[in-house]
Amino acid sequence: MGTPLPRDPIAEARRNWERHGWSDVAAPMAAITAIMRTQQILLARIENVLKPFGLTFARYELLALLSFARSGALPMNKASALLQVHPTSVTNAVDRLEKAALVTRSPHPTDGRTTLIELTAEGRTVSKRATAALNSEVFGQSGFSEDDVEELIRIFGIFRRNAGDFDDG
Amino acid sequence: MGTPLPRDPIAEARRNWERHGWSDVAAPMAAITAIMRTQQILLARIENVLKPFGLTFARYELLALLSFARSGALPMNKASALLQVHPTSVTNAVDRLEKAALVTRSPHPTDGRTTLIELTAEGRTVSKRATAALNSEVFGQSGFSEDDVEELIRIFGIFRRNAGDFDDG
DNA sequence: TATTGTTATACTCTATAACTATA
DNA sequence: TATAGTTATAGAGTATAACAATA
Repeated sequence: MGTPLPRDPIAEARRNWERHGWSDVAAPMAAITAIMRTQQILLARIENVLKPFGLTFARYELLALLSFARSGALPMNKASALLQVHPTSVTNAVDRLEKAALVTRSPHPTDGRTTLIELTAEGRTVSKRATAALNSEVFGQSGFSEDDVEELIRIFGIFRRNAGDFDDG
Repeated sequence: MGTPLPRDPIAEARRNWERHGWSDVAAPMAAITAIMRTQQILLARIENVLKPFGLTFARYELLALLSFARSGALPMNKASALLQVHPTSVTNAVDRLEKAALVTRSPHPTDGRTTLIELTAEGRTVSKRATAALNSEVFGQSGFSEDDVEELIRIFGIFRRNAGDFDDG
């Protein structure tokens, strides 16, 4: 968004916090602000790569999830739980993916309440291509060193478990 | 969003990537996915704390930025640059903050093109209270160890500089 | 009675393009 | 001609509540 700033704005915010009597929380404030900004940068890169495929990140995640299911199909509520998003978000994403003919809805064989989402052939192809693009253009040049990548996985693994995302250790 | 999963879904995604021939980028993929998820959790906590103040995170950030300006006022484009958001996003945020009587717009004394955003007395009060609430309820219990906080600041500092956010080192 | 999913509605933030006014 | 800001418009994700169908 425009030209680089002469100073790191988050480092400055940290100094502001310290200067105003919030020294005890200035560091975590800076860390959390940095997470927000980093996420924004990464999301922009990801969406940029996905745009040619007609996908957003939310829809890509659903597609990728389906592509790893043995049968290529998942119940709506399973997808909602695994992606950790609201059921209405899944409904929304499936609506759009279905319009794009990348997934189809089908009734569950035994439970009449649940709807299965299934990858179409084209959906599987698009998923593979989008994954290849993301891997080479984003994940393959993340800008994090190998050691730092493992640090991030460790730190956020602890955080997410403490936040109640999952149970195992 | 529902009950904890029995397994870490990001660790599982990493294994899926490795199993499908993407071993070389499985780790950064997992790290980036963890960043996305962590940001989501933190943003939800922040918005939850800010809701009683009638603020969103975007509006809070603008308020906090103004509260640290010596004069309590900033040009729109300066705010846009420092917050690293689109000018229309600033217009939008200022519109709402102005309706809430937390900021006012005033003409720049010498440059007729630019608009100054200024904190009202109430805006300053709300900013202080919201900051206190965030500090005690979010930043003060971030769930990251002190060492990990410094690690995050370091890692994301490098990342953001490489991404072109700022110039200094 | 509880669960699954959809619909309607509403509210974010974000971005592009077109436009006005000023430098 | 370039910059600052607004407006209109559009699209995204997310969430709550009400509802239908099924278990």
